[in-house]
Amino acid sequence: MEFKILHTDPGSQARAGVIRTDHSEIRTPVFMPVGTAGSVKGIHQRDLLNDVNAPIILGNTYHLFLRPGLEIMKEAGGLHRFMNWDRSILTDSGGYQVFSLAANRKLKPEGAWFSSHIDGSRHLFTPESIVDIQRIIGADITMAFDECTPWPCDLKYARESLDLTHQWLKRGLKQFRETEPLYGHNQAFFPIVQGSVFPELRKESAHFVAEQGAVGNAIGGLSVGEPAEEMYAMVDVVNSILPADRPRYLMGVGTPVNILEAISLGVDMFDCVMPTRNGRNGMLFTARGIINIKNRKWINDFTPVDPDGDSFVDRQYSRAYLRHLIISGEMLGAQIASLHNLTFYLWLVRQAFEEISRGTYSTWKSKMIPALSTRL
RNA sequence: GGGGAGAUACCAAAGUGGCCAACUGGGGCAGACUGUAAAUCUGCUGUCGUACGACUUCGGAGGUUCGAAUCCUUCUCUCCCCA
Repeated sequence: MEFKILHTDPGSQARAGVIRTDHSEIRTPVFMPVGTAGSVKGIHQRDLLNDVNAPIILGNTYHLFLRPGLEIMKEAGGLHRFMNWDRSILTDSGGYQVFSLAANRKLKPEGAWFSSHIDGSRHLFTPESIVDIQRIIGADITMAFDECTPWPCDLKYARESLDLTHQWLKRGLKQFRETEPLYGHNQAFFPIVQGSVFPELRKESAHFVAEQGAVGNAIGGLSVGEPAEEMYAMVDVVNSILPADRPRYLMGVGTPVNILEAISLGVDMFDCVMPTRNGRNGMLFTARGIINIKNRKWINDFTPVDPDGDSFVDRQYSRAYLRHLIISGEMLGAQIASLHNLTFYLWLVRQAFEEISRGTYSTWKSKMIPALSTRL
């Protein structure tokens, strides 16, 4: 994996760059659609390629490990071939499941014991096994196994959790260096900064992570319920320490506004379930604001879903029709909303790339933010 | 013509003397959702009021009772079975 910064914004820490993996060229800032179980929910690969035009998507180690399992993944020749996706893939390590499935796991120094949410079976994930699994999945970018701390979280818990995450990082990195890719393309390994909302812990973690010399670095444990201002403050602290010549990935973020703010703070990569999940639940993100398509006021609005949108569904269907589909539980509604939202998110980061390249990012951002948060 | 069952809020459907402004679904209205156990979850849904509460409700009318959606009388309507 290579990363090159092409432009920096004079008014902020924003950068426009390009990541090259063996599968694709990824202009940054980038938004990576989440495809947890080997599928970006509701979006087939052709639309992902054409309308969304995503250069990279996510998969999830925990979910793919449980189903279809490693034997099938190996037999398929890795996730790219399994799902017929020729562009890049990043796999999350399962660190988020340490947080979201907290009731089903037990943390130990050696790793995390999990009860499968599918059949209750017990599994031990270690920093080493998570590397091995991601070798089998074959993602272009693999992630360290961490603990995503909950919020709120007291200092003592955050301190101990951070130490665990750092120990796991060293072990994961060692395993990564001692193993090889299985399918002929290169793989990268990103460490993850933790430290909850404590600036001192975040600084310490950022230094620790920076010392590992990875080709890219991630910031985790944010957007778990804390106020946005605290998240920005943490990102700012961390980015002042993480190497500027490596991509920075803010995990799990976020709203369109969160993304533009974090780009200003020097973040290059994002992922979030919001465009797909909220889309399925009737929320549409547009350049003019947020639409809750389930609201009665759209019942007879026969204008296009999003007249400014890049996706074919934006002009193909009316708001009234989309509302009808979502209200009726028709799966086409979820598909249209997801495709619209993802296309919008990718448009947003591509536009950010253009504005940074032109040196106009900050003015563009201040113009966009009020519009993006408007409730239509 | 004879026999039987039933009428409860937008719909369906509990409730058979006080804990009932009335269970529960659905529908409707609104909200939530941030490295996906989510095509999920939450709230409200007689009227007025922020709320305490007040007022009007369980087919119609009348009655019994301290008290009725619940018991009695009667009327209206619906459904089923036999002719």
